[in-house]
Amino acid sequence: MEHRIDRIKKQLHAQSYKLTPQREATVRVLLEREEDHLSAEDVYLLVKEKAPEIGLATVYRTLELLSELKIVDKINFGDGVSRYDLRKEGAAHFHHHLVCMECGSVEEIEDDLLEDVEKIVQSDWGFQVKDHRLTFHGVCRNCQLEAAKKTQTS
Amino acid sequence: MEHRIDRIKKQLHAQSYKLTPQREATVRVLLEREEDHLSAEDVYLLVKEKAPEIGLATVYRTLELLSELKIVDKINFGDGVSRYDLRKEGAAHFHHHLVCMECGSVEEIEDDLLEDVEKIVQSDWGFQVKDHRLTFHGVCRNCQLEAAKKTQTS
DNA sequence: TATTAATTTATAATTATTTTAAATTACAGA
DNA sequence: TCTGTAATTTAAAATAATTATAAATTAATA
Repeated sequence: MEHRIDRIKKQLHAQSYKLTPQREATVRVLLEREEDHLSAEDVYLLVKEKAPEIGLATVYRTLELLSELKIVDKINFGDGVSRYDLRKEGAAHFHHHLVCMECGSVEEIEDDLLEDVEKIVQSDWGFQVKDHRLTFHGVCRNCQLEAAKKTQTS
Repeated sequence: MEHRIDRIKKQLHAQSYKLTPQREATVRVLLEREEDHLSAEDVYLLVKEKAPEIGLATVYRTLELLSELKIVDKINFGDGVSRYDLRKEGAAHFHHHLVCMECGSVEEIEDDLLEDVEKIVQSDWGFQVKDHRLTFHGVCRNCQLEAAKKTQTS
């Protein structure tokens, strides 16, 4: 954890940004909740526990900055809210998501899966791919089991 | 065109929704600008040319409704605006997008491309895929050519 | 430790979208 | 063709998400 904070500190300094306590607290929240997909508001509420004086606007600015530095990825699952997702260290590409239409859960897929597709896009469309966003909407394992149970009992 | 309007009318009636002039005007705009990725505001301005009395809220409601009926797909490219994209007739899945980070242009890909990936997601993650959203961010052919020109002259 | 550019705060403004209640209207059925 | 009714629109206000502003503060270099 401290190691990653340190690296982020260096990334900030490299572009003459400062690591303020507010920014550090925000990064810590993101590291602690790496599995989640927090909205700015979510992050704000969690950061407040560490740094009660922080303002929501600061959280927004920090998340925007971390986004520029490719430390977090901003994503939107179709509700009107942006969510912020920490990029895995050393990951070249953004990971994928499985959004359950029944229960709303979000699962992450680290595997690339798109290598072949990107090659086709490059060669057939002449489009130079820099990043991607891939989200599957469907029914997660749990909800499938639930549905199966209901069918049996009824 | 009239044929598609008729089909949409039937889809509405099947769920006891009405085809009001406002809805028809909205659908016509979407059909005429099928290649584009219009925001609600964009649609509103275009619909106003056909039906000047229409309100923005009505456009939002209509787009929401068409979304539910799977006539349009709602998508978000990362600016804070939802965009509405007419589903091709008979298309099982939502098409993909190539968003140019230089000029902001958006190109569409009709080809499925994800069949294999979806099979893997189903078998390895037990996730039942119903739909997807795939967007590539990168540099379009034009902007690559522009960049190449600049390198030559300088 | 002094300087200065970067940052935060607090507040207000903006933008996107949704809600509400009253007035209107599409359309199934007489 | 007319009518009743549920669905819809309008107009306006409310809400939610995000961004901008100016004054006060502060991190980090020299």
